[in-house]
Amino acid sequence: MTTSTLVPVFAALGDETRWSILAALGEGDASASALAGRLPVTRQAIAKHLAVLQEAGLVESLRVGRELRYRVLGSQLSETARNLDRIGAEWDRRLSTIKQIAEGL
Amino acid sequence: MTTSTLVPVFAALGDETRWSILAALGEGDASASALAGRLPVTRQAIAKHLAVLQEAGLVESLRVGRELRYRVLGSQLSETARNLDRIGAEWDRRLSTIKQIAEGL
DNA sequence: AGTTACTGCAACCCTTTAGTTGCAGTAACT
DNA sequence: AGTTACTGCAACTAAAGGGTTGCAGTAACT
Repeated sequence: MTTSTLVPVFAALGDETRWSILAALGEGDASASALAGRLPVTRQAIAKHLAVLQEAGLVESLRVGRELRYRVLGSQLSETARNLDRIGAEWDRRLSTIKQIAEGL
Repeated sequence: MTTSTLVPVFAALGDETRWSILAALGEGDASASALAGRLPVTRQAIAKHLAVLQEAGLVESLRVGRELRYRVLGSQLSETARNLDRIGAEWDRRLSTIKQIAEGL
Protein backbone atom coordinates (compact mmCIF):
# COMPACT_ATOMS: atom_id res chain seq x y z
CA MET A 1 0.00 0.00 0.00
CA THR A 2 1.55 3.28 -1.12
CA THR A 3 0.88 6.68 0.40
CA SER A 4 -1.04 7.61 -2.74
CA THR A 5 -3.81 5.22 -1.69
CA LEU A 6 -3.33 6.22 1.93
CA VAL A 7 -3.88 9.95 1.56
CA PRO A 8 -7.56 9.70 0.47
CA VAL A 9 -8.22 7.53 3.52
CA PHE A 10 -6.86 10.19 5.84
CA ALA A 11 -8.67 12.93 3.96
CA ALA A 12 -11.86 10.92 4.43
CA LEU A 13 -11.17 10.55 8.14
CA GLY A 14 -10.41 14.24 8.53
CA ASP A 15 -14.03 15.30 8.85
CA GLU A 16 -16.26 15.23 11.93
CA THR A 17 -19.46 14.48 10.06
CA ARG A 18 -17.90 11.46 8.41
CA TRP A 19 -16.87 10.17 11.81
CA SER A 20 -20.47 10.56 12.95
CA ILE A 21 -21.52 8.51 9.95
CA LEU A 22 -18.91 5.85 10.62
CA ALA A 23 -19.90 5.73 14.28
CA ALA A 24 -23.55 5.33 13.32
CA LEU A 25 -22.65 2.57 10.88
CA GLY A 26 -20.71 0.94 13.69
CA GLU A 27 -24.09 0.29 15.31
CA GLY A 28 -25.15 -1.65 12.26
CA ASP A 29 -25.54 -1.29 8.51
CA ALA A 30 -27.74 1.58 7.36
CA SER A 31 -28.87 3.46 4.28
CA ALA A 32 -28.26 7.13 3.57
CA SER A 33 -31.91 7.87 4.35
CA ALA A 34 -31.76 6.03 7.66
CA LEU A 35 -28.61 7.91 8.61
CA ALA A 36 -30.26 11.20 7.70
CA GLY A 37 -32.84 10.45 10.37
CA ARG A 38 -30.17 10.26 13.02
CA LEU A 39 -27.75 12.98 12.00
CA PRO A 40 -28.34 16.74 11.70
CA VAL A 41 -27.61 16.86 7.96
CA THR A 42 -29.61 16.10 4.85
CA ARG A 43 -29.65 12.77 3.05
CA GLN A 44 -27.83 14.25 0.08
CA ALA A 45 -24.99 15.50 2.24
CA ILE A 46 -24.70 12.05 3.77
CA ALA A 47 -24.77 10.46 0.33
CA LYS A 48 -21.79 12.58 -0.67
CA HIS A 49 -19.91 11.62 2.46
CA LEU A 50 -20.67 7.96 1.87
CA ALA A 51 -19.28 8.28 -1.65
CA VAL A 52 -16.06 9.71 -0.22
CA LEU A 53 -15.86 6.95 2.37
CA GLN A 54 -16.50 4.28 -0.24
CA GLU A 55 -13.89 5.77 -2.55
CA ALA A 56 -11.43 5.56 0.32
CA GLY A 57 -12.41 1.93 0.88
CA LEU A 58 -13.74 2.53 4.38
CA VAL A 59 -17.30 1.39 3.67
CA GLU A 60 -18.97 -0.90 1.18
CA SER A 61 -22.52 -0.78 -0.16
CA LEU A 62 -25.07 -3.53 -0.56
CA ARG A 63 -28.57 -3.44 -1.97
CA VAL A 64 -31.31 -4.66 0.36
CA GLY A 65 -34.73 -4.38 -1.19
CA ARG A 66 -35.10 -0.87 -2.50
CA GLU A 67 -32.51 0.59 -0.21
CA LEU A 68 -28.75 0.82 -0.51
CA ARG A 69 -27.17 -0.07 2.78
CA TYR A 70 -23.66 0.78 3.82
CA ARG A 71 -21.36 -1.26 5.97
CA VAL A 72 -18.27 0.01 7.72
CA LEU A 73 -15.06 -1.90 6.98
CA GLY A 74 -13.20 -1.94 10.27
CA SER A 75 -10.51 -4.17 8.80
CA GLN A 76 -9.58 -1.37 6.41
CA LEU A 77 -9.03 0.91 9.39
CA SER A 78 -6.77 -1.65 11.02
CA GLU A 79 -4.86 -2.00 7.76
CA THR A 80 -4.37 1.75 7.63
CA ALA A 81 -3.32 1.74 11.26
CA ARG A 82 -0.60 -0.82 10.55
CA ASN A 83 0.79 1.32 7.74
CA LEU A 84 0.74 4.38 9.92
CA ASP A 85 2.57 2.64 12.70
CA ARG A 86 5.18 1.33 10.29
CA ILE A 87 5.85 4.80 8.88
CA GLY A 88 6.00 6.42 12.31
CA ALA A 89 8.44 3.82 13.56
CA GLU A 90 10.58 4.28 10.45
CA TRP A 91 10.85 8.03 11.00
CA ASP A 92 11.76 7.56 14.61
CA ARG A 93 14.39 4.99 13.64
CA ARG A 94 15.95 7.23 11.01
CA LEU A 95 16.01 10.25 13.26
CA SER A 96 17.67 8.42 16.10
CA THR A 97 20.28 7.19 13.61
CA ILE A 98 20.89 10.73 12.44
CA LYS A 99 21.18 11.89 16.01
CA GLN A 100 23.76 9.23 16.77
CA ILE A 101 25.81 10.21 13.73
CA ALA A 102 25.61 13.85 14.75
CA GLU A 103 26.86 12.93 18.20
CA GLY A 104 29.75 11.03 16.64
CA LEU A 105 28.81 7.67 18.14
CA MET B 1 -7.48 10.42 23.31
CA THR B 2 -10.89 11.37 21.95
CA THR B 3 -11.84 11.57 18.29
CA SER B 4 -12.00 15.36 18.65
CA THR B 5 -8.21 15.41 18.98
CA LEU B 6 -7.92 12.67 16.38
CA VAL B 7 -9.76 14.37 13.54
CA PRO B 8 -7.25 17.23 13.08
CA VAL B 9 -4.49 14.65 12.83
CA PHE B 10 -6.23 12.89 9.97
CA ALA B 11 -7.09 16.17 8.32
CA ALA B 12 -3.40 17.06 8.52
CA LEU B 13 -2.43 13.71 6.98
CA GLY B 14 -5.00 14.10 4.20
CA ASP B 15 -2.80 16.25 2.00
CA GLU B 16 -0.03 15.17 -0.39
CA THR B 17 2.15 18.23 0.17
CA ARG B 18 2.15 17.68 3.91
CA TRP B 19 3.30 14.11 3.35
CA SER B 20 6.15 15.47 1.23
CA ILE B 21 7.05 17.74 4.10
CA LEU B 22 6.88 14.94 6.63
CA ALA B 23 8.95 12.71 4.36
CA ALA B 24 11.55 15.46 3.98
CA LEU B 25 11.61 15.95 7.74
CA GLY B 26 12.12 12.22 8.06
CA GLU B 27 15.56 12.76 6.54
CA GLY B 28 16.39 15.13 9.35
CA ASP B 29 15.16 18.29 11.03
CA ALA B 30 14.74 21.28 8.74
CA SER B 31 13.42 24.84 8.64
CA ALA B 32 10.62 26.11 6.43
CA SER B 33 13.17 27.86 4.24
CA ALA B 34 15.26 24.74 3.87
CA LEU B 35 12.19 22.73 2.94
CA ALA B 36 11.20 25.35 0.39
CA GLY B 37 14.48 24.64 -1.39
CA ARG B 38 13.55 20.99 -1.80
CA LEU B 39 9.83 21.16 -2.53
CA PRO B 40 8.01 22.84 -5.41
CA VAL B 41 6.08 25.26 -3.20
CA THR B 42 6.91 28.56 -1.57
CA ARG B 43 8.21 28.97 1.95
CA GLN B 44 4.97 30.58 3.06
CA ALA B 45 2.92 27.64 1.86
CA ILE B 46 5.23 25.32 3.74
CA ALA B 47 4.99 27.50 6.83
CA LYS B 48 1.20 27.13 6.77
CA HIS B 49 1.48 23.38 6.40
CA LEU B 50 3.93 23.21 9.27
CA ALA B 51 1.50 25.16 11.43
CA VAL B 52 -1.21 22.62 10.63
CA LEU B 53 1.13 19.73 11.37
CA GLN B 54 2.23 21.30 14.63
CA GLU B 55 -1.35 21.99 15.65
CA ALA B 56 -2.07 18.32 15.05
CA GLY B 57 0.92 17.39 17.17
CA LEU B 58 2.78 15.68 14.34
CA VAL B 59 5.82 17.95 14.42
CA GLU B 60 7.53 20.14 16.99
CA SER B 61 9.62 23.24 16.45
CA LEU B 62 12.95 24.22 17.93
CA ARG B 63 15.00 27.35 17.48
CA VAL B 64 18.54 26.84 16.21
CA GLY B 65 20.38 30.08 15.71
CA ARG B 66 18.19 32.33 13.66
CA GLU B 67 16.23 29.52 12.12
CA LEU B 68 13.21 27.63 13.35
CA ARG B 69 13.68 23.94 12.72
CA TYR B 70 10.96 21.37 12.68
CA ARG B 71 11.17 17.78 13.80
CA VAL B 72 8.74 15.03 12.89
CA LEU B 73 7.21 13.18 15.83
CA GLY B 74 6.96 9.60 14.65
CA SER B 75 5.74 8.49 18.05
CA GLN B 76 2.64 10.59 17.56
CA LEU B 77 1.90 8.69 14.37
CA SER B 78 2.24 5.40 16.19
CA GLU B 79 -0.07 6.68 18.90
CA THR B 80 -2.65 7.61 16.28
CA ALA B 81 -2.18 4.22 14.63
CA ARG B 82 -2.99 2.46 17.89
CA ASN B 83 -6.20 4.44 18.29
CA LEU B 84 -7.19 3.71 14.73
CA ASP B 85 -6.59 0.01 15.14
CA ARG B 86 -8.61 -0.04 18.35
CA ILE B 87 -11.58 1.68 16.72
CA GLY B 88 -11.48 -0.54 13.64
CA ALA B 89 -11.37 -3.68 15.75
CA GLU B 90 -14.27 -2.40 17.84
CA TRP B 91 -16.45 -1.84 14.78
CA ASP B 92 -15.65 -5.27 13.43
CA ARG B 93 -16.42 -6.81 16.80
CA ARG B 94 -19.78 -5.04 17.11
CA LEU B 95 -20.81 -5.88 13.59
CA SER B 96 -20.03 -9.56 13.95
CA THR B 97 -22.09 -9.54 17.14
CA ILE B 98 -25.00 -7.94 15.32
CA LYS B 99 -24.66 -10.49 12.56
CA GLN B 100 -24.77 -13.36 15.02
CA ILE B 101 -27.88 -11.95 16.67
CA ALA B 102 -29.51 -11.53 13.28
CA GLU B 103 -28.74 -15.16 12.46
CA GLY B 104 -30.29 -16.21 15.74
CA LEU B 105 -27.14 -17.80 17.13
C1' DA C 1 27.82 48.74 12.60
C1' DG C 2 26.17 46.80 8.52
C1' DT C 3 24.57 43.15 5.83
C1' DT C 4 22.48 38.94 5.38
C1' DA C 5 19.11 35.56 5.86
C1' DC C 6 15.47 33.79 8.16
C1' DT C 7 10.75 34.42 10.14
C1' DG C 8 6.01 36.66 10.48
C1' DC C 9 2.00 38.99 8.80
C1' DA C 10 -1.41 40.47 5.46
C1' DA C 11 -3.99 40.50 1.34
C1' DC C 12 -5.44 38.28 -2.30
C1' DC C 13 -6.86 34.36 -5.91
C1' DC C 14 -8.72 30.07 -7.20
C1' DT C 15 -10.34 25.62 -6.31
C1' DT C 16 -12.39 22.39 -3.46
C1' DT C 17 -15.77 20.92 -0.36
C1' DA C 18 -19.59 20.69 2.90
C1' DG C 19 -24.04 21.79 2.75
C1' DT C 20 -28.54 23.06 0.83
C1' DT C 21 -33.10 22.72 -2.16
C1' DG C 22 -35.67 20.73 -5.76
C1' DC C 23 -37.02 17.39 -8.95
C1' DA C 24 -36.91 13.09 -11.69
C1' DG C 25 -36.59 8.13 -11.75
C1' DT C 26 -37.63 3.70 -10.17
C1' DA C 27 -38.15 -0.44 -7.60
C1' DA C 28 -41.10 -2.36 -3.64
C1' DC C 29 -44.92 -3.27 -1.13
C1' DT C 30 -50.42 -3.39 -0.78
C1' DA D 1 -52.20 -0.79 -10.82
C1' DG D 2 -51.19 2.70 -7.66
C1' DT D 3 -48.75 4.61 -4.00
C1' DT D 4 -44.91 4.91 -1.29
C1' DA D 5 -40.28 5.49 -0.21
C1' DC D 6 -35.77 5.31 -1.45
C1' DT D 7 -32.05 6.64 -4.73
C1' DG D 8 -29.76 9.77 -8.28
C1' DC D 9 -28.74 14.03 -10.53
C1' DA D 10 -28.24 19.00 -11.01
C1' DA D 11 -27.60 23.68 -9.63
C1' DC D 12 -26.40 26.69 -6.34
C1' DT D 13 -24.25 28.99 -1.94
C1' DA D 14 -20.89 29.75 1.52
C1' DA D 15 -16.86 28.67 3.69
C1' DA D 16 -12.42 26.64 4.00
C1' DG D 17 -8.02 25.48 2.17
C1' DG D 18 -3.85 25.51 -0.69
C1' DG D 19 -1.22 28.59 -3.00
C1' DT D 20 0.82 33.02 -4.31
C1' DT D 21 3.27 37.84 -3.88
C1' DG D 22 5.01 41.52 -1.20
C1' DC D 23 6.79 43.69 2.70
C1' DA D 24 8.21 44.44 7.53
C1' DG D 25 10.78 42.84 11.45
C1' DT D 26 14.65 40.97 13.60
C1' DA D 27 18.31 38.11 15.12
C1' DA D 28 22.80 36.37 13.67
C1' DC D 29 27.23 36.36 11.53
C1' DT D 30 31.48 39.38 9.56
